[in-house]
Amino acid sequence: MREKSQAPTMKDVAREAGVALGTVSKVVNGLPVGDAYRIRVEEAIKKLNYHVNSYAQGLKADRTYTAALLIPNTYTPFFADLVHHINLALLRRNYRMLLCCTDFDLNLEQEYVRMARQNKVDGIIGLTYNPNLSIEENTPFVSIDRAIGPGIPCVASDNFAGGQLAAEKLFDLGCRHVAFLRTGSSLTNEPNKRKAGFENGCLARGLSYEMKILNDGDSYDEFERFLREHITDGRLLFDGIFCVTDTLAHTVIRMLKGLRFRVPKDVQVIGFDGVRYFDEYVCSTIVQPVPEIAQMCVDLLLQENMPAKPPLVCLPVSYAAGGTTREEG
Amino acid sequence: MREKSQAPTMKDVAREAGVALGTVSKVVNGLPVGDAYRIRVEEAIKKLNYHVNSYAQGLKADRTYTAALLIPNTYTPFFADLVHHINLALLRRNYRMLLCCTDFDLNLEQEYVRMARQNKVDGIIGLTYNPNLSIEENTPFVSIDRAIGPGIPCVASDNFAGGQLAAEKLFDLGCRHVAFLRTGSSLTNEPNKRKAGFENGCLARGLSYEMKILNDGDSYDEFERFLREHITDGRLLFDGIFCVTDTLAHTVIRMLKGLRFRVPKDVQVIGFDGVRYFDEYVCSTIVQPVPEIAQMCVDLLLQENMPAKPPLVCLPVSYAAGGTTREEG
DNA sequence: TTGTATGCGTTATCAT
DNA sequence: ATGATAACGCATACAA
Repeated sequence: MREKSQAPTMKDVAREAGVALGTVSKVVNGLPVGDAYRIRVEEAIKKLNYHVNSYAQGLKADRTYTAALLIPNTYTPFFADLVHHINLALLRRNYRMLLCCTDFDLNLEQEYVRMARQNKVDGIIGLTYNPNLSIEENTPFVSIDRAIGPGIPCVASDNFAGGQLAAEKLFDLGCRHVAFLRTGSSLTNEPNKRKAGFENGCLARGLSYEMKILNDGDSYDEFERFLREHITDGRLLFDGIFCVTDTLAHTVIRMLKGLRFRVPKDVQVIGFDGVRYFDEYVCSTIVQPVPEIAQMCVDLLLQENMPAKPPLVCLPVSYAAGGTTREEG
Repeated sequence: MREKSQAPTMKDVAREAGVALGTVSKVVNGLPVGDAYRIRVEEAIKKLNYHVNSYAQGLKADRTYTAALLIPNTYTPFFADLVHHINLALLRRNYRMLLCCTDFDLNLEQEYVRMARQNKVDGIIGLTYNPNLSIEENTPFVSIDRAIGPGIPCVASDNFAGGQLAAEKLFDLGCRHVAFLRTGSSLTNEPNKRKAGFENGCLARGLSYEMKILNDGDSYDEFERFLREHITDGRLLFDGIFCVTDTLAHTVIRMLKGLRFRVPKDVQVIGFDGVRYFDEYVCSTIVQPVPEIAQMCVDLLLQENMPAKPPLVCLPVSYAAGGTTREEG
């Protein structure tokens, strides 16, 4: 591979089998060929250990059977799950995956879009944060969690319903005064709807709530201050807390324990994402349907003649108890 | 990209700029060209939004600037870290990464090797389990954690030294009778040296130890039985346990708590890998140098004229306290 | 049914 | 320094 191409080509196979080039091509592509010829060709292929050069194929067909996945990293559990399931979904369609970790670098995101196009991938699936990401016409693109522009479908969990579900669960579990804590990108994206859904769910049940929303630069200490401000006579005013992500929930639970409150006895906590460590949920949580998101992204990307791609697809979330709420039994 | 190639080619650029094809190629590749021409070509490229077709490039150069990574999955933390750092290391050399998740499927591993070769990647980095994995000549391959064969370098942590380090730490932390617990592939691979290193470290210090090694099919319950067998008068005979991975350590710690032993007060536990959740180590552990492993794999893979590739490279591990040992202070 | 010839987009070797 | 042309490996329209 490194040196002057010593890999056998169709020409070599043809010579070995004593047939014409086109015949070999047909055998390789499963087109009808006389049995006698076919066998000789197949033997020659085995003997020479021939493999088609998919770059020549791609050059010819203008199709590469490769898709690029743009994602911040692979070690955040939610991202890792996405990578895995998108990889599997692509594999089911006989597609290969070019992985592009962006590390939340906006320029790198753009650079990868350029690279991906230059590398002639058949399409791109991206979970990106660059508000000005420029995607050229006729580059099939499916976005995760963020509406990017007209003609580019966005796939996400039903974040609004997830927020509602969190409110419903906390209410049903007996909470009467709850809090919503949020941090993360202030960019307009789907996960932001968790807040709206939660408010909606609280209002529908007459469940009183307060919110603490951090801005981009703020320290997590702000949350601890917020909690301290809501302690009266050693008691926390909240009996339930909904955190915008499991990661935040994890941090908040530590804070609560540091303040000598017991979870879930004194205060119940629900997170969002469905992060699992060692096969267990790290907290009670709203679970994102990652396998379904992955499958939907791939289907939308590779859909051949879909006249009108849906601009936004929201997939149903579910609730999972994870030890930070007081379920029966 | 889907339809009859409407992307501009060098020919289009040449026509637009009123120069010859070869001149455009030179501009694109940074070869010397008269300034007047260069500017006209650059403007034409901008205007047409031209991108080189790297498949045509690959066809010509027999080089694709793409490497394949074979790994069981992306959600196991150690693998996720590897994927991320290998991706970054490849990027630094301007290489793209084709990710291939094998799910521990031996046939799939072999299939991916074939696909990778067919896809004309410049090389493969693989963490594989197929003992008979067949890698064709002149396919650059670097293996992680397992010696595959002559001419194929293997990169791993210094697992032996890691085992020694675990013994040393337990001893220094006051342990006087310890246990080693192991499960996982019975395949000959580098991580198996953890056991030998640990024994060596214990013997060197006169630290008495016992071992419990599970076979491939055995249930984790065997470990619990082993622990129960070593309880006398309600006291555990071990004051230190070294687990072959952090995942196993996590399970064992749960067992110990279930048996009403306190970690680290009654018994200290050290794992292996350096798995972090929410930025914290899940237990005291021997940390694998993942960024260095990643960099080494890439360096070895892309090393141009390395006459003798080293058969085995072991990189230094380190110890990190993670709350399951009794450090000072 | 099988063989031949052309072109995909690029690079490199030539003349000019 | 620049322009024409062949070749990379494959698929396919067309001729045999």
